[in-house]
Amino acid sequence: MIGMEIRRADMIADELEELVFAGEFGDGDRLDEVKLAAHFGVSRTPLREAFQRLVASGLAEQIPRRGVFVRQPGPVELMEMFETMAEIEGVCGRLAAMRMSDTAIEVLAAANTRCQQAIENSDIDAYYRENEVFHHFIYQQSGNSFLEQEALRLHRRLKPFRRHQLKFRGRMAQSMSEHVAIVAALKQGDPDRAAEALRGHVAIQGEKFHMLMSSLKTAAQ
Amino acid sequence: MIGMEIRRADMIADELEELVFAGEFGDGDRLDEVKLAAHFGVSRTPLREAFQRLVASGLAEQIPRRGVFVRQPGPVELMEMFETMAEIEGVCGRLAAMRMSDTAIEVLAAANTRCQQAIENSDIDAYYRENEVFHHFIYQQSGNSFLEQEALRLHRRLKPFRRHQLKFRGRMAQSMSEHVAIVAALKQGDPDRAAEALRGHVAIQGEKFHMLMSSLKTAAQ
DNA sequence: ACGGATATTCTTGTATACAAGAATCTTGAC
DNA sequence: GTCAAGATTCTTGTATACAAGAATATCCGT
Repeated sequence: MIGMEIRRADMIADELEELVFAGEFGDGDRLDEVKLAAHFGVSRTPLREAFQRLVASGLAEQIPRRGVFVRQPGPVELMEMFETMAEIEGVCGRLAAMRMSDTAIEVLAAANTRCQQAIENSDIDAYYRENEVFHHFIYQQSGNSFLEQEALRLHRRLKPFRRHQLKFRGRMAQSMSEHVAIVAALKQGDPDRAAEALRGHVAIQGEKFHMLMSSLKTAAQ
Repeated sequence: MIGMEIRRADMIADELEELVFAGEFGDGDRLDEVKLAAHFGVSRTPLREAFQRLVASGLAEQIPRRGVFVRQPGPVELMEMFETMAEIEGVCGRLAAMRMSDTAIEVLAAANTRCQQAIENSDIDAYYRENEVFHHFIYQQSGNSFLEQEALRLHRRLKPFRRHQLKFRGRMAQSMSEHVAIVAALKQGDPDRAAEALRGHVAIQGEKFHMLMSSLKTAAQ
């Protein structure tokens, strides 16, 4: 690797992203340049460069001459993001079904087995880790690294919420059976079934909740 | 609208984006801070903030202590982007098929008619304009504004290449018949057919070329 | 003349200084 | 006591100054 991130601006951007993800800032909170500069022990300059990164990735909004304000997704946007993630995973699955090699399928099955073992050991952290490996591997096997990057970006963005949500419902077992169906569809090279399985796996609550929200939103306009 | 973009950094970022899109910079070209500062008549500070935006949107790459270098997509990445666009449009179509109202279908059909008229008048610019309206409207009718934004982002990114490519092949007529099929599928509320039609419409060359490239790439590793 | 160590210059990254718009506070009229 | 106009303070946006790593040129030994 070249130039291993000596820039303080980048480190600060990473840290700010983490803080926003972790919910340390509420929606609409202003990111105070001087306070944060003091907090990080730097001048305003690198902070302002870091802000641009947050703004560009949609984590904050910049209003000229006013400042930058964090933007936490509300329930509607969150659901839209989950639906988009589900659709993108479905796409990855569709493409992967057409492109995965037999050995790649083996690798995926192995990741799934480790996932299963984590559940049997009640090792939640391991489950999350292996589940992530499973999904990232499917993105990669779409054979489209641009799509892969987009999927990773959204996956990362949703990470905090996914964790929160899965913990609530004890649906790890169901999740595993869905994984099995996904692997089977990929093994058979059935694009539509793989897409459907992945979409359903990620969508979770699915259409009803969305349509409810969506109708509320349009009614409110 | 609030604070109508007084920031020079933002104007510069926009202008730099345009320049990169227009191909004024080649792949790997370094964005010289002092030269560009002189060119825009500002100091390095706003330029550096603008750079962050380019880097965040993937138009440039920053190497610490070296500078920022523009990244033009090569043929492989370009094809990956087109494939991703095709898949995302397919997703938009799938969702729109389930969610569009009858009046929305009318609006879409009207846009399509204007598209057709533009062709009959051999008005290329009007065709591009109306074609864009047509596609943007489908994104919107996905009922998922997060997805809509993502689609718009990618559509915008591909704009220069699409224009270039469509001009070459005189396939406007074929494109129109595809539009008709898309509208028909949406009218019938058939998600799979709508998705398929849109995917095919955008994909253009499709799988063979991709697989060729993809195999070349993996072989080269 | 060639190669490598050193010196010089150039460029980036950060800090500070300054300008101007926004927000807040003060004051005065009613 | 309330409201508005003006004054004051605060914050952002930009310019400049300075520090340090990278690139380039110079010089020396062989």
